[in-house]
Amino acid sequence: MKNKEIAKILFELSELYEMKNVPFKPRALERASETIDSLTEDVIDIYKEGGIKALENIPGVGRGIAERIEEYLKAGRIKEYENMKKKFPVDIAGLSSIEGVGPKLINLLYTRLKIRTVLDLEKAAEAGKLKGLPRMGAKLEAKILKGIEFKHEGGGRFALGEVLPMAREIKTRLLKVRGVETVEVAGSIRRRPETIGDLDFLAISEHPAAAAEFFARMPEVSHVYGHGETKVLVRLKSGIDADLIILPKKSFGAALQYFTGSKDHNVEVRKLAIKKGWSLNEHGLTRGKKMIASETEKEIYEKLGMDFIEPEMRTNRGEIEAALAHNLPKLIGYGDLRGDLQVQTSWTDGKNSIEEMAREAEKFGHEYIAITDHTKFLAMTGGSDKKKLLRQMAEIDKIQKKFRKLKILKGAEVNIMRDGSLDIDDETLAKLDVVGAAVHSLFNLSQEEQTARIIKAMENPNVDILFHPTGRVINKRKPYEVDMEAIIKAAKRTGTILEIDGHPWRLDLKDEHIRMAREGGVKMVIDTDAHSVSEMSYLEYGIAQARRGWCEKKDIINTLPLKEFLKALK
DNA sequence: GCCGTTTTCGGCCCGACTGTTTTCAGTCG
Repeated sequence: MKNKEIAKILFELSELYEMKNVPFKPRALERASETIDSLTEDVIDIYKEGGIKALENIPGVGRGIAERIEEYLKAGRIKEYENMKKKFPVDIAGLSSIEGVGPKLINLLYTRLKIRTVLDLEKAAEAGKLKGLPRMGAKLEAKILKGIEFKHEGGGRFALGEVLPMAREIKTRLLKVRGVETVEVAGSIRRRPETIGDLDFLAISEHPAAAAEFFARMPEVSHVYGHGETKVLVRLKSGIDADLIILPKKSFGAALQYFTGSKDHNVEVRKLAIKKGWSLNEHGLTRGKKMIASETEKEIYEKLGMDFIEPEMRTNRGEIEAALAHNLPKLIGYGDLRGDLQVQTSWTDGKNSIEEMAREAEKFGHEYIAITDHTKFLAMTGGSDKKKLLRQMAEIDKIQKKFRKLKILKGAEVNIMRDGSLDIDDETLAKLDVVGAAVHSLFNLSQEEQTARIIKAMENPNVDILFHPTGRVINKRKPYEVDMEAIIKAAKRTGTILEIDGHPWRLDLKDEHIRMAREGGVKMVIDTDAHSVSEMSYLEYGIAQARRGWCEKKDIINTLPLKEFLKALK
């Protein structure tokens, strides 16, 4: 799949033209880059099937960009890009991923200080060299250092959504190798945390050597650290490390338990074994030389007096006590949702039309989908004003006629202004089925002011849902200062639903806040924040997040049938 | 460079914030 490579080149081209103050062209390139990045179909296949004409059918791709893509697919490079990079050999994508660093600054940094990489930039900032540049002061220098630090804090960790599809793909291929009976992706990924450090594959096989050989020679491997009979350690080209461990069937459960963790959880479980005079390790639960349980995780937990603990709960935050007392919550299931409630379309910054999003929702078996495009404050997305919203409502009525089962709900993602008012009037909001409100500006207000502003919006009788309540973007932007306890109380008092945004870069609310909300008797929804059909699969990450927050089906109102769901809103 | 219910050329990219300045450039959503 070349999509990501092409998207990156188009993005860098866009930045290069931006540096030269070329008008309009950068935005066109950027837009094409985003579209190709989010495409589900492989650009190679599109080109093979329909040639350059088919490429031009991709939204945002016209003659010019289609020709560039063709050149890349045929020759493996784009001349224009190569030439520009020769004159400007800089890691543009890396540098611009730092908050506060854009094309103009990248240009300045290279021309004045020969800075090419994030590392160069870090050194220069630490040495205080940036301050001397035009329009640069101590504060900006500090901001850049903080931006780099925050990027590092991710510490080479990958977002769950980046890694899980790849892990599943490798699993599928491993399962086809001769002798392989079972494969599980263990390690932290099985607990579905927000970010992943590395991957652990466990396999049962009659021919361990064949599986090991296959794993070490996968095309995505960039380096083999170690390659033994039953254990292979590699680094993948994407930068993540991956292990394969091949086991006999009889100890698979014990290994799965051991490698799933978390460490804290396992320490507590092992203590329980020790208390009984037993011992637990990756090979099994034993009393002296006698094996008590090892083939399945369930047996191991049962022998220790516990109910089975779902992987998402294994963090040693009360789940062991609850399992011993047999009162673990019955977690919401991955198939329990009946609708998606935050979806953007081509009416604003989404990539697909209302009808396309609705068709995709149908494929997922949803009963309803809410169209929640941005409103006017977000001018760059083409956010709707009252008139545009009314037009969209009429359009939804028209499109609805094409769907028999799926209900398309009229909604919006309205902006919370500084004073807590909204950027769409109440009379118009009252006409919508679902109103989500969200903060998109003034991220650094004091906690007091930020919280007050949000609560004011929640008090609006038309606001059904508070979208992405903390505003964080994983590895990129910290949450804004907000008193979550106060928000939860306000949600309870005003009947406002809190969102669990399943977008892999947001996952907002966080697990601990979800637990707080649940304990506070506040209802939540899980949705995708999808900006394209391919992103509608993100529901899974939202559900994982809810499960890590101990949610049951009853805590999440979009598990309800349409009528009851609507009743649960304000 | 893209696009078309203002349609094949002429619009598109707005508004707010920050940090630097003394009127504004750069970045972000």
